[in-house]
Amino acid sequence: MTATGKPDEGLRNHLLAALPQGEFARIKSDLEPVSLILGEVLYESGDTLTHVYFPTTAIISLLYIMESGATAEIGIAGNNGLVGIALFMGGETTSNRAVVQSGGDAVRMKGDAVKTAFALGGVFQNVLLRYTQSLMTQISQTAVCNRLHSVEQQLCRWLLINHDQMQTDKLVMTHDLIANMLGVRREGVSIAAGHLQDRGLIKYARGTITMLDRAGLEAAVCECYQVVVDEYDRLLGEYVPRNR
Amino acid sequence: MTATGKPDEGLRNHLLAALPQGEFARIKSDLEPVSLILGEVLYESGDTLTHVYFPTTAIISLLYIMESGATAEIGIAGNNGLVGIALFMGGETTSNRAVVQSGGDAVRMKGDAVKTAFALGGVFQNVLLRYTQSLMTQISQTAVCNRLHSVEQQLCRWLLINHDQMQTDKLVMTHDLIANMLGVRREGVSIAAGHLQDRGLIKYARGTITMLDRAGLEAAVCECYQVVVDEYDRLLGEYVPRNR
DNA sequence: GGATGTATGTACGTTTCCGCACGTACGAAT
DNA sequence: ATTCGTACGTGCGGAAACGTACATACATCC
Repeated sequence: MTATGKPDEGLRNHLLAALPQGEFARIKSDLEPVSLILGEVLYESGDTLTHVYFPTTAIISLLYIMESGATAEIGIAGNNGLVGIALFMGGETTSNRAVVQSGGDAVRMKGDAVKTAFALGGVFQNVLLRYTQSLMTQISQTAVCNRLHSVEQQLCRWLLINHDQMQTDKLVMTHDLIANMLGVRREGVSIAAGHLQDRGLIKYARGTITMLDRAGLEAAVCECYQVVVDEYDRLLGEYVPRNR
Repeated sequence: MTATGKPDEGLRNHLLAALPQGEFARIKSDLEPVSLILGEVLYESGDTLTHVYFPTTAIISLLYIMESGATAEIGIAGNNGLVGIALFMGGETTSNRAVVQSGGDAVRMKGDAVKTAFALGGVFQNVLLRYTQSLMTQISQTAVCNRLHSVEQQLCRWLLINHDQMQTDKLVMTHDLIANMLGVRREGVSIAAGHLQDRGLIKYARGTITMLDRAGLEAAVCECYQVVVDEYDRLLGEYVPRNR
């Protein structure tokens, strides 16, 4: 992670952009722009958190790691989210690993500053809590989707959720990594991705996946995707631009 | 639901009991004891919440309902929890169904009163937020467990989590209802329960399940159970009595 | 240009769970 | 006592995904 100098970089994060001028001005000096590189671990399960991260172009994945070493993604945060909920929820530490899934920029804010600003109430507190609730929906939906839907449907959901955070249609990601996120075998991802490619929805080659037909993906996905998007819009739509 | 007259009934809920005297005195008049009967729906997905419920002897299940009608439990709240997080998180409505899984008592608190007390900060806000975080762990673990573990392990987990909220070893619950909670077939539950019975861990007959060997169940369960218990204790252990 | 590492394709047997169907057995009500 | 509803047992075929193993193909580095 390296510091970047851009001022107001934070405004590219939808949650920060939602703050009234006065509130943003109050915390502005606490925001530190950083660049995050692919694969970087922001914090490990059990770590005491030092910062809350507001991604701007980066995408962060929240992974759960089993004792066996198996992993499963429970949530994802891009420019419409944040990472480090435990800081203002009171737990200080987390039981997840936060890993950079797509390199890019973010701004971060020291834990003490977050707690101070949170305690003032206002829109800042409101937005953080609403985002937390939307994350709970995302996690719940992951639980349900894991139980009831096929790998192919889940792959669609995962691709769409990621695409929503991306500025491009090209995703740098191997089948193996996706398998770790979804908690399935690499082969299962390859087969499912092959089907989607046969149908012309995506195209992929050696570590990059290109979205070709977003509408087609939306038609192939299970209900879980839309539920999460709608709930985010319901909770935060008055503050942030709606998802595509 | 019927009103019950007991004063201080609320103190039998661990979260309320955690409040300092002053804070409890402030909200005491807002607490309304109620009796909840098995199967009662406290709120449906999409409903605007009117109250937060603090169970004392009742157990509430948070169910997710798919478009297909399939259900899956994402969380459970007994005397160490509460139901109605969306009220203080800002969402007002929820995407779950809250249904009474084990009849008993609770106290409830009007939404406005909850919001007022929450806005004051203090231990009340802290406890509610920490509980929310522990619920997120519970939901995450459910997601992971759904993905990676067998029905039998999940049944063990479900039985232990419930047992922790119960005052007795006898659980009134059919295999069919458990199947709805776990999001699996009834037959799958019957077979798994049969195995546990063969091993002398439980005994069941026509709608009641008796825990015979709790230590044995703990030995048979996957890691997911203990993770949830430990995280609850870590987050709230300074406030409430530890789980057994 | 050859070697090496990584990404993806393919295949096979096995396990787990599903959907469906039907049988059995308990318990309460008439 | 019979009936009937509900709870649980069991069996069968099939789908999905798993574990494992190995083949192929691109990409980069000497």
